[in-house]
Amino acid sequence: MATIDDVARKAGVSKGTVSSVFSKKRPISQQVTERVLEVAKELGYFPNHIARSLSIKKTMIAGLRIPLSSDGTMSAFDSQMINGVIKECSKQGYRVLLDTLPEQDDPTLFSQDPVDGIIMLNPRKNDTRIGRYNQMGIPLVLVGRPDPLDDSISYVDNNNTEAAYQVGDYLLRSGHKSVLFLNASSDMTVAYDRKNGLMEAFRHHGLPFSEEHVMHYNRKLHVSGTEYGYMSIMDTFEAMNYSAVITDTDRVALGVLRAARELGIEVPERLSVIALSNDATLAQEINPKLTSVELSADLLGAEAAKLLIEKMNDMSMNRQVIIHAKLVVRESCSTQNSS
Amino acid sequence: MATIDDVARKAGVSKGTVSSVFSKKRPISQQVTERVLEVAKELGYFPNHIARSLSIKKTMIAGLRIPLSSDGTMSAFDSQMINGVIKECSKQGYRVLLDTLPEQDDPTLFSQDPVDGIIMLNPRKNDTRIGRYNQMGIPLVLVGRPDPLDDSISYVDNNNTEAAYQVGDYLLRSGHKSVLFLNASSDMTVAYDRKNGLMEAFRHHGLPFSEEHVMHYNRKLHVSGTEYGYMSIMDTFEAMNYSAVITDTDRVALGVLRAARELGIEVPERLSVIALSNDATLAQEINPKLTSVELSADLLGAEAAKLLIEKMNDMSMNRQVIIHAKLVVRESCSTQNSS
DNA sequence: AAGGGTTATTAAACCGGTTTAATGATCGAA
DNA sequence: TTCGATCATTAAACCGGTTTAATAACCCTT
Repeated sequence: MATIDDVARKAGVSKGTVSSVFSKKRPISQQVTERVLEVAKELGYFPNHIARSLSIKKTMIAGLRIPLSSDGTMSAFDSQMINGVIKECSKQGYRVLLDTLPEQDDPTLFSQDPVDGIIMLNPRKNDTRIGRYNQMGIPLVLVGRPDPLDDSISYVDNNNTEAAYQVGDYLLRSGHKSVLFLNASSDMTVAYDRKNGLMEAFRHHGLPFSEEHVMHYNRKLHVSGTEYGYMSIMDTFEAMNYSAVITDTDRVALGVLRAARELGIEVPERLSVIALSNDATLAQEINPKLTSVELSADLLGAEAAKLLIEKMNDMSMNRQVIIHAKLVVRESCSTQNSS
Repeated sequence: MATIDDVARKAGVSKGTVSSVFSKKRPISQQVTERVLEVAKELGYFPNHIARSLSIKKTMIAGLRIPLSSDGTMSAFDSQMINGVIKECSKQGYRVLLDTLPEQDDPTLFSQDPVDGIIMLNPRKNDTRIGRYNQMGIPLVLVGRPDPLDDSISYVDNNNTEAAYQVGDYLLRSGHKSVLFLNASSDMTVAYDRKNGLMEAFRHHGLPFSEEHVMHYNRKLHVSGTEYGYMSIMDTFEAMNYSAVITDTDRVALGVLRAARELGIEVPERLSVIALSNDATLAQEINPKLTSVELSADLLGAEAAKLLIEKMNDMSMNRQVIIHAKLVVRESCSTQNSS
């Protein structure tokens, strides 16, 4: 590859001049510009992004840290989130660096990434990385609230507690007395928040809430979301007494529907299904159309990107954005059940 | 941020020594190593990835160029492909830079990316970028074959022609005489290859092939894949005479199924559906379970990553990988139709 | 005690850009 | 004609690492 020096030499000008021709930060006369561009073309010269980044201390790259499950696949939620991030970043001229490498805890090996800021998914409890990024002066935005809550950190999240309350309220109002909740993995804050919301709804309606009716997704037990839904119904429908199921994702709901078909349970007549949806288009295409809560993962991603870019421009800025998840009633819930 | 100089000064050693402590490329005595690490910790020093990249001329980043549709969303195929790329890259210590920015054709603005190599999706006909990357000496791997074919380029692709032939053969054997093909966008090589495969099957069975029965996805007409499927059936079922539909993706099949439900057409009794699937788990979860061709986008991605890493280590290396797409019979096709 | 062979460390050059401060050229006004 | 102002260009320093060639320190042998 030709360098800026090669161009400068051949065009008979200085490095600085060539630099200015390309960056346009300083006006260069018509003639000189033309000669430089011509030589550059001749030599096949393109500015080196890394050298430039080193100099201006900016890479125009946003880092996106996603913890992948052990089998290396990402969920529909992840995928839509990424989509949102990319969309917003592209719009503002940023590229996105995906990082799924397990974090090295050996600081000797820990090397700063070539990014101007970082969006981090599913922060852990008391996540030490948050402090580390702060110390390094790298702008950070979380997707999913920090635990414990901390409003000196920028983050975006759904109104999980409220959404779960809403779902519970809707089901109980419709006459359901007992509900199976196929919740997310128990180590996630969303799982905790949602359970609280649902409990609150039961309390509000003066009905007893059974912890046993809350399942948690478990990597070791379930090979996939659909399998989680399928197995949970197969295992519990006989033994437990419920007339409605709330599922963690649309995929889980697909598994529930398959189990219902095999057991000859009519949906929604004998079993109502509500999905906490991460795939807006899927819910309306399956039969029966799924009543669901739209989480808008893409919006979460886009907002996270906006927040990050804001923060890159002003480190002192931090903000929290709550994406309103709301119930969309379709066909998978009965409204006059009272089993 | 503290720099290597700060550490060197405070530890009373030279830059080079500090560098060696972190990179471990040269042995440094026990005592010196300890003092340097201690000072580094004290100062909160982490090696600067960009400076390091500039010096060693390697970033350990693979670029992934995906053309996003105008609404900025990616398809399930894209998403799975990315998944595969990430999985393989992570395994080998590479990170992935997603680039969806439209390519600047103004060479003044065109800046080399901070990547060691590039995986490019859906190359265009006579894609000028291929030559450009070659000229810049950047390792390149395509996902989707180059057009025209060129075996001096590394790429991965499905055996599209063959797969389409297989599908056609299966349907014609089953007694179908007329098939609607909801093909991909007409500017894609896959669309071309698949059509050829299908035509070949008709020829082989001595049946007439009607160009009118091949539709192409069109961004301007269809808001989504499902809508494409839905509308195509609604518009043509009465007028055209077909007993089977081949769809570009599972989502398109979902639209077809919805249209069938609304028109009271039984699947598979009166209409058979086969999806060229990009979402393995979805096909088996919907009702009826979709007979489909598994494209294994994740495998394509993983293979592309492998090829790229190979090529980064040896520029002269180039290889082509064909991922075998094969028909999986489930429930959505009748086998004794002859309408 | 001097010479030869290791080994550990350093100073300086280098990677390929940007930017600052200084220089040179050009022009209009006094 | 000369001075000052404006503008284009340049030389050199800088960004934060790696690496090479030279030096210094050490150990062992004769």
